[in-house]
Amino acid sequence: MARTKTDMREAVMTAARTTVQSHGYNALSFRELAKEVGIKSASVHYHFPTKGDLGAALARRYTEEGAAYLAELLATSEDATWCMDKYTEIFRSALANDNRMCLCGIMSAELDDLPVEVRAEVDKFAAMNVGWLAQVLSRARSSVSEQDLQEHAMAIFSAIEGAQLVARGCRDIGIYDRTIRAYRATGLIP
Amino acid sequence: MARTKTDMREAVMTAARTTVQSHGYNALSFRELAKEVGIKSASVHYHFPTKGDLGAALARRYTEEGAAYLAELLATSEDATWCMDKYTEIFRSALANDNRMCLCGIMSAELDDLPVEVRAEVDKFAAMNVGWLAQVLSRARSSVSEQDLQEHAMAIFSAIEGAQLVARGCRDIGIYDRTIRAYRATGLIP
DNA sequence: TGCAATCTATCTATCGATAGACAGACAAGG
DNA sequence: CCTTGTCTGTCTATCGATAGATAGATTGCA
Repeated sequence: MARTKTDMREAVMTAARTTVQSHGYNALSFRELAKEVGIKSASVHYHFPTKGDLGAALARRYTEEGAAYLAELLATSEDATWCMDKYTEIFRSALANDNRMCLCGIMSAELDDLPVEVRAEVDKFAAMNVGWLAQVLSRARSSVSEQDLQEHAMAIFSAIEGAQLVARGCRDIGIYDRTIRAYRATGLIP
Repeated sequence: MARTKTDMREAVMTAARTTVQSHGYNALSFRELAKEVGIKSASVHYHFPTKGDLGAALARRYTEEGAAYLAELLATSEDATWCMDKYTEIFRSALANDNRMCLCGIMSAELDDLPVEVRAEVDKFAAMNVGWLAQVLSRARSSVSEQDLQEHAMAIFSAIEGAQLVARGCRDIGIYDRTIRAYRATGLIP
């Protein structure tokens, strides 16, 4: 066996993730995916019985990796502005990388076509991000209420997702950069 | 003939618009569409030869109607805050109406699968919105440069699209309301 | 009669999913 | 050392559904 089961699962997920970030969940095809990793579509079904299984695994992994990276940021610096810089950079790099989108952002747009198990993972991604942002904000604004903190965090998350969506739509990463700058200028982002 | 050619075109476009706002461009099917308006799919092709034609017509109409409504707002009141209230209300009503999205917002997420003629219309929608927002802003902030105005307008547009996307993903219109409130609190929205 | 609109019927392509065969790895028993 | 049986991963082949699109017949109003 050239590759272990785990290797194959990883290869499939990596290819799938790229496809979803570029074309969405609906564009994800077992046949195309199989071709990319060099096996047949039936074999993909062996690793991920249904498309919903694959989508949910994808989103779960995406959230886990994101959470790990964000935790690292929090542990590295106490500076809220630095953390936010790094955060906006994550979404920027998706655009810079072949005009891709946040996996869960693009999935949110396809919400009604998603199997329930995928939806659940999309929800968790949003909650994870908002939770992290609230932690960062609490360092910069210690006096506000917990509710205001949550709302502000949600506003930042939404604004950044929107900046990515619109910039992607215009195929112009400069729009993302200028929009983030405007968010900073108003104080939405510390 | 129960309906004129124009009537039929309108009926198809209305049904198509609802479908796209709920499920995206990819989910738009000539057969389903035909069933909804009571004709056969071949007849839909008579009115809109290709799917790209239909998509482009949809986006163009969407932009035209939006522009007309926004022009009316500008003519009705000089108050920037009132105009912005009405503006955010547009995006809110899409969510309130069966968790739908802005037609061009959801299409932006599907960008890579769109025929070029549809993309062009999506671009025009963004430009139209940013132009209007810049006009409103210029009433409230007369001293800033034209470039700052454009960037601020783009930031507002992006932030609102994002709020809609995220709230839709969470199936919770309350998230939209709280996020808009937070945008106001920071001064992003006048 | 002639044109406009819709129809029936069909094509090719692709989708997710499944059944069943097969090859190689590996452990157990002789 | 060799054989036997089991398990794993991939394969071929195919299913039913659906997609966009087209050709050509048909209907009905002016």
